[in-house]
Amino acid sequence: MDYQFKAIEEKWQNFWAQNQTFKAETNSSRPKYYVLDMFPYPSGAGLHVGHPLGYIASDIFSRYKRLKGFNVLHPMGYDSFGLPAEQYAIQTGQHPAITTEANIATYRRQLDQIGFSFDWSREVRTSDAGYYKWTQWIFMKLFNSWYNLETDRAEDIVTLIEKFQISGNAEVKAVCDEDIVSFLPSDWSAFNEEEKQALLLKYRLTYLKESTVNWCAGLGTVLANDEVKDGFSERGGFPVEQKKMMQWSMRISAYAERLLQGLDTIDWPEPVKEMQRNWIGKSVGASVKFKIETEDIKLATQDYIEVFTTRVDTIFGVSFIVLAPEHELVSILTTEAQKQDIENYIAQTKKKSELDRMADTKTVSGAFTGSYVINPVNNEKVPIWIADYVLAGYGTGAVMGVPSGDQRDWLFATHFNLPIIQILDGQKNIENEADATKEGRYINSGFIDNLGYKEAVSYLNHWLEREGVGKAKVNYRMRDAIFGRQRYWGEPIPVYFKNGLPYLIQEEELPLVLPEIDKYLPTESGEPPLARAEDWSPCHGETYELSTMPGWAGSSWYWYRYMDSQNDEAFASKDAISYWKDVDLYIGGSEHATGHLLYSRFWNKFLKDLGFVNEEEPFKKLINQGMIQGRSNFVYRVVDEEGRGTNKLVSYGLRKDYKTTALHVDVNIVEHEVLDIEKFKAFRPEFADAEFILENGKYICGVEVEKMSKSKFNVVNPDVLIEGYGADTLRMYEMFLGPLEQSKPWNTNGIEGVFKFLRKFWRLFHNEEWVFGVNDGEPTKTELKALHKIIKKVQDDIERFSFNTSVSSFMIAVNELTDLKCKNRSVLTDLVVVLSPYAPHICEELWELLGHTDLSNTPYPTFNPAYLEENEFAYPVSINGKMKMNLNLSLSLDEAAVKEIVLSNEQVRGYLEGKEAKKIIFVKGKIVNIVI
RNA sequence: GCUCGGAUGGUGGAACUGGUAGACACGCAGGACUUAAAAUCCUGUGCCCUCAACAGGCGUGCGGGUUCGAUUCCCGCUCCGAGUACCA
Repeated sequence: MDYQFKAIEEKWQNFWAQNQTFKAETNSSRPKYYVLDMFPYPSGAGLHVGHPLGYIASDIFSRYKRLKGFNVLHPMGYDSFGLPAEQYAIQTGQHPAITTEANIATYRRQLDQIGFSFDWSREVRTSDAGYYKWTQWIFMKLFNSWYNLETDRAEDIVTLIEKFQISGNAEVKAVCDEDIVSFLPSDWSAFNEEEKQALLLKYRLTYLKESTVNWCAGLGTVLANDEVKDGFSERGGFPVEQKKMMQWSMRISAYAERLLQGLDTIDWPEPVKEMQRNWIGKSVGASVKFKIETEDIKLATQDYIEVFTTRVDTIFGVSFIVLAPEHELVSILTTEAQKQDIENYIAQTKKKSELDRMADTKTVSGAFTGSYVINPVNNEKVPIWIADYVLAGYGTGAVMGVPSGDQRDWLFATHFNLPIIQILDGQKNIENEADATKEGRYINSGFIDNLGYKEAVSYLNHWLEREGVGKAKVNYRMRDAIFGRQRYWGEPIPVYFKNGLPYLIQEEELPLVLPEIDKYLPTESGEPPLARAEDWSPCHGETYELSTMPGWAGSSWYWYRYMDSQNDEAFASKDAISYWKDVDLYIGGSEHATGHLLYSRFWNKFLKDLGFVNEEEPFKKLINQGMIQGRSNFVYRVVDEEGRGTNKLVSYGLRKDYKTTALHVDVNIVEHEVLDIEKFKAFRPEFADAEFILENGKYICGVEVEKMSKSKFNVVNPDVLIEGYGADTLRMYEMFLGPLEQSKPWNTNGIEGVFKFLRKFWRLFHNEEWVFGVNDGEPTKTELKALHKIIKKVQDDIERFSFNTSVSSFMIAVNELTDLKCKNRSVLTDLVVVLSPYAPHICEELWELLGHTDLSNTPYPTFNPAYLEENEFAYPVSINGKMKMNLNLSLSLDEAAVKEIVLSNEQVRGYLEGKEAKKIIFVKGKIVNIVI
């Protein structure tokens, strides 16, 4: 029979499902290998052709590893909490669980028909109570933990309480809130329960804090920094503003250094590591306290301004101090005379949106408070200004202005006529711009005069510390992550409030199930949707936390759940965790670089600190598959003088002769840029009797690369391709498109080539009448050579994730064997195994026809280099590096022999034109190059 | 602005450690089969000169360098894409 892909694919998909072929057993004697895909959010649109790209690659890899004798864990699930289902619920009133369930069914159908080797028995869904029970459980562990800087790990909160009881908090080195007041052990025991709880909250790894958040009114919720892009929400594109709110936060900053260091131990793409490094934003410098001059100002909390600087060596060049307009000391520091100025400036800043403030980096602005500080190193009086180029959220919200060494400070000083003090003899041209050099010796710099950069920094750090006015300090840009959303469709936070303080519910009460509500909107009083739930209260009239967890909660640990997804005693058994350990290969999009991948590393490190898991890093190797962009097609509608559309459409090549507007046309009715006019008329009935101006009898469409989306009519659905060509063709074609990690526009042109290849492969096993038949007997040398070439090539390619090149090589192998009229059983049997990770259905069918079973666990053929050995090689002979001719020579010849043969060769002599060869380069098996 | 990618025929791409640039596929052109079309098969296909062949010249974004030899290494630049953005 001809290649009947539809019947074959259905048959083997059913077979795999019934036999649970890909069910992974924990504790096998075979070595483990864990291949993970970033699990999808099941959107209503279903999969388009870009989504499976990474899944296909990981599936090929998994199937290959299985053939290579590994016990492979390759699971799939759904990140099923999320905004779209809830937005849909708001519009239609349909419960998001129902929408989600329906969407998952679509995803599952689409995934199944591509023939993935997922172990579906381990499927997880983050919105299942059986799953989010453990998300909530991890939250409780975080609540009950603090970060001990002495042991450099998270510990149970009881060890902190012990320290408080023994020695108060003076000796405690912890990552905690900044507004900690020190207390003695006696104070601690005197505190009442609520005072104790309020204090502990400042140390917990998840904590409530009044903080400035990204409030998105359009979505009715706060967003994490990584969910905001250029001042707009990543989902939906609504404007985002800064707002103060009481919010749950995760103390990820405690792990900043470990998150940074860990990057050096994992095999990830450099850009992703770089993004994480930037996000963490480590800077090494010093904090310095500048004492405030307190003549006519009453100071409430402190008498100094603390700044952070990475150039403490420039401290003698300070000619002003700048505070962020939001800095808490601004109102106190402002003198009566300057009050109007400062208030105007703050009002003006507030009017500017975050976006304007970021966009406008050229204009210098600021205002003088009227107050001064004393520079600790030289007792100079320095004016205090405010300016919006200083950010409240970074460092201390205050900087020291050194105009000679920092361009922004230079601009500020020039604009406001403040002194510019040279501090290094190496600084040049500081009348015109700042010079940030570290070269040379210090001048005008008191006790560090004549020192070099390194000595100066170390001297100053010691000096500041000794004087009690500063110290060396490392600062991180990364802020703690906001962990609450004022939305319905997420994990309830397992917390209730008593007298305004948060308490955990009992572990036995988990999961805290999402209650039913009547509408998915905030209440009239502006409370989150959960406030609508009736009778939803733990006891005695207390109320549960009403916000839910953010989208990244469920995905920050899901790879552990796959290890033991049915366990209801633990998120995964000790046994399963110590067997599967970590993810060996993780494939997904780079858009998760600073969100999911950072949070996951954070939770993983936390779980390790508490002894629940074993590895410091969860994902050993990461690969980013490139984005598949859409490739839009256009028709060109002729417009009249007034710009109105006419009923004429002109082909791409002729459009210059007319005034036209481009209209998107469904890419599914265009083939090789030629429009199917009949289908077009059905697609756009208003053009049913339009006039088509053709070129060479065809209507040619224009092309542009854009995002793949419904509105651009450029979505290609894998279902359509599977219908026409089958899953094996789709799998191979997606790989054939180009390197996995490269972004590229989808283009269905060319899929025929892969389909033809599979037919040709099928034909190798069949005669002219499509009757299956192979020959027994010894394979020939050339057959073995073709076979072993592909055995080696595919194994090399897969190990370095170069899937596109293997597809070409398969084509070459099949072309060669076809030319050889190879029907040899042993050669073809091995070939089936080698191809099976890429095209599993057709290979299973042929495997069965060859009389075998259990292809998925057959050993990968062993490569034998002996079959590739050549005794002759067609040496390229070049003259001065330019290739002229090939010369067939035995590979056993040594350099001297080859030179002699080459020089005496008639044709070579012709090229030499009688000239003397100055030098002959000979690389065995590679090249002969004659220099004249 | 800074950081990281990338640029090879009409198209997707290959060339893995400096050694025959353009594999493989699409498209296109021509041919076979057919009443015809589809399917299939065969041949050609980087550009220029040439009727064609032979031979030759040019050719991996641009300019230079290292080397017997550079798509590959180094320096400078252009363009495209991604990330980030007053981070003190």
